[in-house]
Amino acid sequence: NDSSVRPEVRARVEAVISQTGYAPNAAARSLASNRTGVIGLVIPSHVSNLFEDPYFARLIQGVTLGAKQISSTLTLFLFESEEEEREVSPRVVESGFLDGVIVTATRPGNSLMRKIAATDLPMVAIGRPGIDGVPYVDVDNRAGAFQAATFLREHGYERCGYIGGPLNTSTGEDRLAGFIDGLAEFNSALPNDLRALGDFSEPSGYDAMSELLDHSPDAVFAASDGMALGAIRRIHDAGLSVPGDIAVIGFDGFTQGETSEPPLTTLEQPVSATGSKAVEMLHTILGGRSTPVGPSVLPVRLIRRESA
Amino acid sequence: NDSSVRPEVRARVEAVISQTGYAPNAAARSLASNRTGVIGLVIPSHVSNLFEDPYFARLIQGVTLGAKQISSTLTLFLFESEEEEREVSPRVVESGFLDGVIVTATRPGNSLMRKIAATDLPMVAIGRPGIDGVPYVDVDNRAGAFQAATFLREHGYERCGYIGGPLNTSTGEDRLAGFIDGLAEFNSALPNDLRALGDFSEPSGYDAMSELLDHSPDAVFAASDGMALGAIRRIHDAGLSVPGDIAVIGFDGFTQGETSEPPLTTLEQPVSATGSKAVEMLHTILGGRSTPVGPSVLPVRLIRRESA
DNA sequence: CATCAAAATGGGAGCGCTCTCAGTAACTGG
DNA sequence: CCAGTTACTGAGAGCGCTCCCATTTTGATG
Repeated sequence: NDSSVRPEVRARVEAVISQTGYAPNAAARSLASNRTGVIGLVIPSHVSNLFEDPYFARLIQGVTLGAKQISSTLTLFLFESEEEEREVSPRVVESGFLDGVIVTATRPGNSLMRKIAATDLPMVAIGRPGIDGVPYVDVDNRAGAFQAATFLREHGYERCGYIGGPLNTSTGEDRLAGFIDGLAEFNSALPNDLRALGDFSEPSGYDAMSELLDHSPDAVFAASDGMALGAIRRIHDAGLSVPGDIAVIGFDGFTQGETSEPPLTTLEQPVSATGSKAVEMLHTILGGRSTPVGPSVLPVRLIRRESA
Repeated sequence: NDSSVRPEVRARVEAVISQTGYAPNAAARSLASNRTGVIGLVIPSHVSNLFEDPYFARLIQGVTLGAKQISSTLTLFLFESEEEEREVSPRVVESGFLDGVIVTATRPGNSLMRKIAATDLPMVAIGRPGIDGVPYVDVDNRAGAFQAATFLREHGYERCGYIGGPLNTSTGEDRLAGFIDGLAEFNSALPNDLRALGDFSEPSGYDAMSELLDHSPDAVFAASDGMALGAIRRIHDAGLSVPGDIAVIGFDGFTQGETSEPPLTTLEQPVSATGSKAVEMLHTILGGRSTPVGPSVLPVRLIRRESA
């Protein structure tokens, strides 16, 4: 260990280490030090069907990066059902196997998160947790959606539709709120019939667009790139063009949008940075220098391509 | 622990457990039992840029599923560079932190894998490892590619091109070999100018298709759905139609291919099952019932849609 | 009821570290 | 050259389990 020893002693020790291939035993070390160097990333069941979304890949990359910087390892908890959540969580949470945990993509007030928050396992949420005292990282969904609305109105689109995510997610809530606020700046509202909900996936965007199509929007803001792409497909299937007949803006900034037809105008969110930031916050908490850790909100950026 | 105790004693113990909320300490348990209940999933650096590919999401889901069944937890090692591989691996491998490890997407003979194989950490590879004695799970890339060739030839395509993955991957090798074999059945060969390489990603498929276009193929088999989609985009950009002018077959069976324009004919591989199977094999090895674990090759299925 | 085998139970001895503490060596200034 | 510091060093007590073994209890049998 890094206690103070004379250089020559240190050299001798290190020589033996490399000769014998000694590596400290992780279990013994944790037992004695009460630290495991392991952080958990929890992905709750209600999004497991969306796990193929590039969002999670990027998030994992970000978390991995962050974990590496604090020389921790990452363990993944991917739940397929609420039952699994109930089963696994106590076993893991109480076992002292984790130094801390990052919970993502939660519905505000989610029961799993609430349960973890009730223990003394350090936790950071990704997205507004809707529970007091739980530190979190989020992207500025509201400002992004606001920007989308502003962009559309400034470019003369009059009938702006909205394809949102589930309203019991903070992302769904905030993007809707921001979009409504943005329209309000231009003294316009979001009529109910220009508003449809999906689950962030491509097919759900396609379906949502079908609903909107009956009410002839001239622009649509989708709360995810996937849904935006689905909407575009639906618009094309209706024999209309993008952006000629209907403009489309997405939200995410994923690479698919670069090569789609037409390339997607979208709000780029720093997903990987979100993950790293969450680890960083967790690390601060673990450090325990009693500085209360507040929420951290990362900015979002409009990328203008051709779909709007 | 599950030693034999009288039912009444067990009941009394369990009552105390639930009253006090006792949960065994993972570190102490591992220290004493020499088992951690943790398995690692290693994703080497040379594919980290492809991590957004749905392949990895599905693989992780499969591994998670398998891990759950043997009540283990999954830790993820996602390397961004070979340097990281060198740095992290000894620390983790030797520390006894893992019961075993699954290494994926390897180049045959990959140094990281070779290093792990040299230790006594139980390991299972995903994809042919090219190292003797390392058990592995793979999908039948060869048979799949063979099928693609057969399908194309049987439907009258004469000039079949190939867009492959990197040749230093087992997947790249096997799909090429299978395709050549398939063509050979029809007494035709794969000319060099109808053969281009990508890295499995969409843009690389686009670029590869640019090369092939000069040599007027009437069909193309791409070794991934991503590259197939890229190829289709390139073909469209050239003002040609799919499958009218050029037929395209992919390999993967991902959902993007269902909603692409045109829907993609492809070879579906059981990715999630591959992951579960790998865990299962690892479990058998850990069980130590000296039954040598051989490789396991999972079947692939042609899904006929409209692109060919 | 005595005898024996089988089932149930309790009591340590580690597992391989970290952390504290006492003790010793080295260094400083007067 | 000596006291007063400060830097090093070694020893030992846990951390909270599992696993083995000795002992006690129970049940079956003659």
